[in-house]
Amino acid sequence: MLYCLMDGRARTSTELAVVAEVGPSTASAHLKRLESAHLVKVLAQGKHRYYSLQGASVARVLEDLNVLAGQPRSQFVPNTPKRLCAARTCYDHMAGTLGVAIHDRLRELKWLSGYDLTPHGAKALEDLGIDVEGTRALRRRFACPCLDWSERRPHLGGALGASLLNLALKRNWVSQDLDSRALTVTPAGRREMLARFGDHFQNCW
Amino acid sequence: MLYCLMDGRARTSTELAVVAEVGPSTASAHLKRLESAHLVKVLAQGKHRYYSLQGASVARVLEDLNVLAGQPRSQFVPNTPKRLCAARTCYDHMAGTLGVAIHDRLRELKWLSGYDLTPHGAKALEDLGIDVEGTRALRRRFACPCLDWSERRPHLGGALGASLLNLALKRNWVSQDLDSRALTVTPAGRREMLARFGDHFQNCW
DNA sequence: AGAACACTTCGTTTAACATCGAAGTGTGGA
DNA sequence: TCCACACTTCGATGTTAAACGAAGTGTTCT
Repeated sequence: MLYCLMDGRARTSTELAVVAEVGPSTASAHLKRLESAHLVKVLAQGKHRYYSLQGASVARVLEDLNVLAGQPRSQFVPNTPKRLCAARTCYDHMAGTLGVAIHDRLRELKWLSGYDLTPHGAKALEDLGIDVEGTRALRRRFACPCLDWSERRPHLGGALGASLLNLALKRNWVSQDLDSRALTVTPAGRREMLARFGDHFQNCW
Repeated sequence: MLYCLMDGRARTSTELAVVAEVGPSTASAHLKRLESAHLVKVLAQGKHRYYSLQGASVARVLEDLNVLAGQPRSQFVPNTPKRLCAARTCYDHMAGTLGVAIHDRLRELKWLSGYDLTPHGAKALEDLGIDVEGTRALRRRFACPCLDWSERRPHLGGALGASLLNLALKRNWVSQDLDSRALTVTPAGRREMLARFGDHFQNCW
């Protein structure tokens, strides 16, 4: 489990159970122990609990132990984190640098105030092709902050967040990876989002 | 056991059993495992087997683990090794830098050839106050090389080595520690040995 | 040759631990 | 309001491993 987390990505206990080839309850008990030993930290996020390594000192010990064991397969840290930190799905909406940037930009543009759309924002999103009234009619929270485990800041969740992801997928701004929660921003998506949301997005791809 | 060995000193399995508060057989089994995992190395020396850490990488992992455990009690390495490496007893004779220096100097002075005294050497030692004939009469090996675990080179063992230690103690050239095998070279010992054996001994105190 | 010593190996017991399934908690979505 | 889901806690079970004592090996001193 610990070596799996060496790539910097946070994982749920269920994912780590699969990795370790044990039952969910066994993984839970083990992770609890790792947490009390300050080897991992946990971030509660809705019904998911994301586990990640507790600091660089843990990673260094793991590296050193690996060397000691005669397994010089280093290059752990620079594994997959970059793509996942840049853009990924969180349930049914966008997270990562991209998700946080959208969240912040919507507020800067005064499209979003608190966690509801302004009349101006509603109009703008309708123009983009989002069925705002239909989204509002869904029996789920319309919009809410969702804490991002890589950015440590909120991105946009709820029904509106889901609609935005659907839009981005429909317009081919982003494409979903088959093997992970990573999102790839397409060239068209780069162009469109830069034009519509400004240059805050340079760091997202 | 491993943290005990962090001071750089080699220890026997019996000593490590006391440290770990387990029986000799338990310690032996454990050390065998540590050895097969390349965490410790062993140096057979007569009926003693000296265990020590296998290289600096092991020490580094132990240091890091210690930090991780929230025990910032570092300063392991610079604990006692200097005094013990300089001069100590090995069974009943002198070892360490001092022991090796004496061994080498006796050969340079042609007092010792192979592992027997030359007529010249026998006379010189008699003049120093050693009963060479009496030593030779003891039912034990007269002189032999004894591998030094800190110097990795032989020092002088056997009955002659024991007689030399007795002489050094009687003349108050060295004094024995009560709590370890360390030997302290006295000011008088420094003066006498420099005068008699030359300046090869500068590093011994 | 024999005794003392350091250490290891073997075989047995006992305690600990990992693991699992079932039940419980809390959150989100229909 | 109910269900689905992710996850945790609890209790029972089976396997593992640590520890010891007794016996064996090899070395040193008498």
